[in-house]
Amino acid sequence: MIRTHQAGSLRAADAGTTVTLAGWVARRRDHGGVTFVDLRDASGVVQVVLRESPAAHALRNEFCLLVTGDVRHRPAGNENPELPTGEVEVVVDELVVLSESDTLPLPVDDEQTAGDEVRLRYRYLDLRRSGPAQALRMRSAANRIARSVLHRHDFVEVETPTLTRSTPEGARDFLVPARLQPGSWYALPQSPQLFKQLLMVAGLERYYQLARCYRDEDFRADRQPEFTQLDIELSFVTQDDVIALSEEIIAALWRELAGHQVVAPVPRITWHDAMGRYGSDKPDRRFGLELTDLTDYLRGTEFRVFAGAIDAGGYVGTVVMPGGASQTRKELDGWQDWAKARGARGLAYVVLDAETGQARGPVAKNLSAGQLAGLADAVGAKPGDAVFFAAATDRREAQELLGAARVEIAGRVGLVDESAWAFCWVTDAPMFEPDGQGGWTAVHHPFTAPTDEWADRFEQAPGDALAYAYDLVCNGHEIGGGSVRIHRADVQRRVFDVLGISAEQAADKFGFLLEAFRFGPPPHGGIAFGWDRICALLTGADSIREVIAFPKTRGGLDPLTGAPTPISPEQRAEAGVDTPQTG
RNA sequence: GGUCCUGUGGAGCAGCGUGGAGUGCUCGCCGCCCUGUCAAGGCGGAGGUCGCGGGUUCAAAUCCCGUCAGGACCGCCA
Repeated sequence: MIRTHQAGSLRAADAGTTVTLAGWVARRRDHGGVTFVDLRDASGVVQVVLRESPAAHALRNEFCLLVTGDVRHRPAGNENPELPTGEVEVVVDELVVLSESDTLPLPVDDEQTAGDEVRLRYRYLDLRRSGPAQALRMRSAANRIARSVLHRHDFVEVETPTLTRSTPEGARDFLVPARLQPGSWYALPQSPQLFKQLLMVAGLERYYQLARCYRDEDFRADRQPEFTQLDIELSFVTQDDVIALSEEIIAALWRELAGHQVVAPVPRITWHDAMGRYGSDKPDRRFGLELTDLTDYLRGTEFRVFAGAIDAGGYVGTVVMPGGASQTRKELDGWQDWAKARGARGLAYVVLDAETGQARGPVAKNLSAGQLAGLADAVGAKPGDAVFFAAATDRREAQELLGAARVEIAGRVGLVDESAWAFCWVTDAPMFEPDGQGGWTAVHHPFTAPTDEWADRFEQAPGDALAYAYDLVCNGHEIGGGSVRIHRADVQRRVFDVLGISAEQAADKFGFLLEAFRFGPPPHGGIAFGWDRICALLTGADSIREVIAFPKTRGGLDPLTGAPTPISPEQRAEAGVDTPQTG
């Protein structure tokens, strides 16, 4: 090393020693005869003092320096309690400018921040700031903690291919042309799902991987085209074994990185309860505000919007907005626009007068006196509250609208405790959901095992059948999901039948997995954690971009490298992109 | 694919509603001064295709249309 110490490590006890430091000019304060430079390296910042030094005046922000000098106590009264190194300073004897810096395109400054595009374009400068740098270090620590838990349990870390064939996740694949097989293409894996199941057949028993996954879909704040899962699979286990291991990992992460004790066991709620109480399969349980099912209460109503839904076997429910009666007409109308932006027809409401508790609003006059009289008690509302209604033939559609309203209300009313960590498992998810064309599609993936109660009869009522599938939810974010897998050929065959997948199609798409399952496959199950989101939660970041070293923009571009780029005609020909499909 | 927000010297913003000279703020940059600062300070200075294209108008950063880029949400994504 060309230095002897780390800048941020110097303390009063180091006074009197001669040190050599290397780092960047974070800030300079030039007083003419004396110049102070805050020298920053990865460990932090220390003040260095240059006296009567012509070279000092030429220093600029982010010059890279090598300095040698004596550590000494700062003069009495000049200590800086804001800095860990604030008791000392380094009086420079020798200054070497290792490299200079152009005028910076963005401020390398913890106090100021730039726009996303500039930050990503110059990500290497953005990462010199303590916040972004800290996020990457936190992620590294998270990786280490998870690995240490898993290795304690004898897990084997295995790398699986990234050039592979399409996996059954259902998203669009990223494709890579195969030069040696013109006209054929690799797919980048959407997850290592099939490989980890093959590793169970291989007898590894306990596998994990911090796996890069690729899905060619539109972005969100919590979505990137390439993202990372902590992928885990175990043989000879039940759902409870996977959950217990997961809780051990999560508890270790939150204990070490957030100073938070995750109370085990983490509460479990069934998928149907989650939908009924929270209108979401990833409920934010930092606040209450549960939904009320009013389908039976309102049965026989004359109000056609509700009666239509109820008579068709649908659902009418409510969510209460505490204090919502004080909203202006404009604000209440705003909820209609909010609902319409979500694809709903609207969001009916009743406000309860703050003084009298009397129900008012457009819907109120459509309900009977008796229904209005008991409404507040039925939904748990008080005078001064607003009650929002959603009605639909499709129960889930109405529940999801109310669930979204619930989250929106909590935000507006200030019910969310930002310092809370509310974990829960959502279990017993449905195996299938309608595919919109009269058939069924797998809610999880087609290898998810039915629960014991449904194992013999899931095809009799596919819409009601439940699976050994479980999602781990934290503060309304799904941070992990997994399932027990099917290991019996006959069960797998019956699932494919429900999904309308013929033997030929199955053989074509994942025949290699089915073939493997002919050779004594062990019962197995696993889970995959959304590693980017978990790291974002642990660092308090709003977007997973903050915990990815070189993220892409919403348009899938990397402003730093300029990727993706056009290819030359030569590359095009060589890659065989235009070779027609043969065979 | 849809809805919405944003785009103004190197960075972050204001200006736009109600059109009237590229107007303003903070930081940075350049020069000079300055020996105890720590977001140092003082004086002076440079730096602009108001994202791009078109339209309306005597006149457009400002109004209209289109387009590009960034972001949030819906669809989509197990």
